[in-house]
Amino acid sequence: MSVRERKERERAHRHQLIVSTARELAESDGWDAVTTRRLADRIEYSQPVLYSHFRGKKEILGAVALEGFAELTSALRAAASKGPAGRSTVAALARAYTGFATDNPALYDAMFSLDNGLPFAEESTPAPLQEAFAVLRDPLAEHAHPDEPGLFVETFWAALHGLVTLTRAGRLPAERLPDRLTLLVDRFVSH
Amino acid sequence: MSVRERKERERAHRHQLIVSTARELAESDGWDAVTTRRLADRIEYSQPVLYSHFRGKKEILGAVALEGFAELTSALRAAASKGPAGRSTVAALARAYTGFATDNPALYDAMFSLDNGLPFAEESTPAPLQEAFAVLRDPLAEHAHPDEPGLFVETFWAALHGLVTLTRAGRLPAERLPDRLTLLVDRFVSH
DNA sequence: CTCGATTGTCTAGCAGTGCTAGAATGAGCG
DNA sequence: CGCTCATTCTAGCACTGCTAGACAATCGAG
Repeated sequence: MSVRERKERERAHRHQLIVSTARELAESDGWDAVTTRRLADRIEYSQPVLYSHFRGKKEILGAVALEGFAELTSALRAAASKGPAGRSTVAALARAYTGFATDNPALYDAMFSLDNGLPFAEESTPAPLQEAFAVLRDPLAEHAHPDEPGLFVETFWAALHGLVTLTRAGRLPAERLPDRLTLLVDRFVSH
Repeated sequence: MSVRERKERERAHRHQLIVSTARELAESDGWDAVTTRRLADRIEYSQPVLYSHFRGKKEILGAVALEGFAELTSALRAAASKGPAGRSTVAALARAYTGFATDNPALYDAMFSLDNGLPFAEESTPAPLQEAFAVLRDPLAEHAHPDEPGLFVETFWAALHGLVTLTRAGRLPAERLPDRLTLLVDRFVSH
């Protein structure tokens, strides 16, 4: 039965090719440019092939987003592991988060701004998602009011997300983003 | 020349009808449902009429957004004028802001989440926009580091915006939004 | 009061979108 | 070799934003 295994392998490979191509296309030309036709063209198959791998465009978006959560997790982990939990680590986390967003704008959109169909804040939330949140939570928890670490992290995260989206949309001048980050960390970290 | 005046009046009336109808349609069925055909249908004209009033869909979005900024301004003003500048006023402002967003989700999207073509943070930014920001700024400024009130308000605003968008997208459970608001105000207002 | 010109509005159409039914193709097995 | 069946493609649907050109209504001049 080796032929079936080979087919499955090829199929998995093509699955990944679709996700990667969608991501590249989005990162270079924006998500509006990621149409089923263009995507099919790039992978050198016809549109219906996409639908044999994914229910529709939204599910492709979700697959790309999932990749993003894994990468965000490792980016945050790298920032958090540098030093002891404290002000500098929180600042490093904040910088890592916004850095990730500005380095991968389309990826960030797939994760947080567009409708990717992934369940959040539920028991069925995929592992990479919960992990990313945990990496942000743990170093921050000690600065929170003892019984509400979740609330604290959520609010801090929301502030970061707001800064990211408003900056990228041109609503806030980008030059002073580092200063806003410093201000935010100062407000959230002191006792 | 009364006939021309009448025509201009009718034209202005129809202009407003388009904006109002787009807003209603968006608020009831979401912005995706606001297509040129459906919109034309509702106002009982054909699509090309829309393009004699607006360059395209984006400009209609911008007109709706402008209405929103005026309304947000008066909502914030009402909240700020209730008491003396202080913690309670800041909290009231925050509640007014998120309340406005949850009461008018589609309107809020037109203002801050979708591409409405309006210039932000420039000299050409429309007055209603600058005004809305000013109403948020003034009661907050005294809690800021003396030389950076702008930075302070921008960061606070970004946090509010982040909470609003993540909550509405289902990324954060809505029940505890008031608690997150309290936490945020506490962090930004003390000394 | 009629006739040309100027508005204004509409019909019909373009190129693009996400998605799918059914035809054509190809590879594996007896 | 020929049959079967899964895979892939062609062609098409209903929709999108937007626009050219036909048409009708209104106006000012004679």
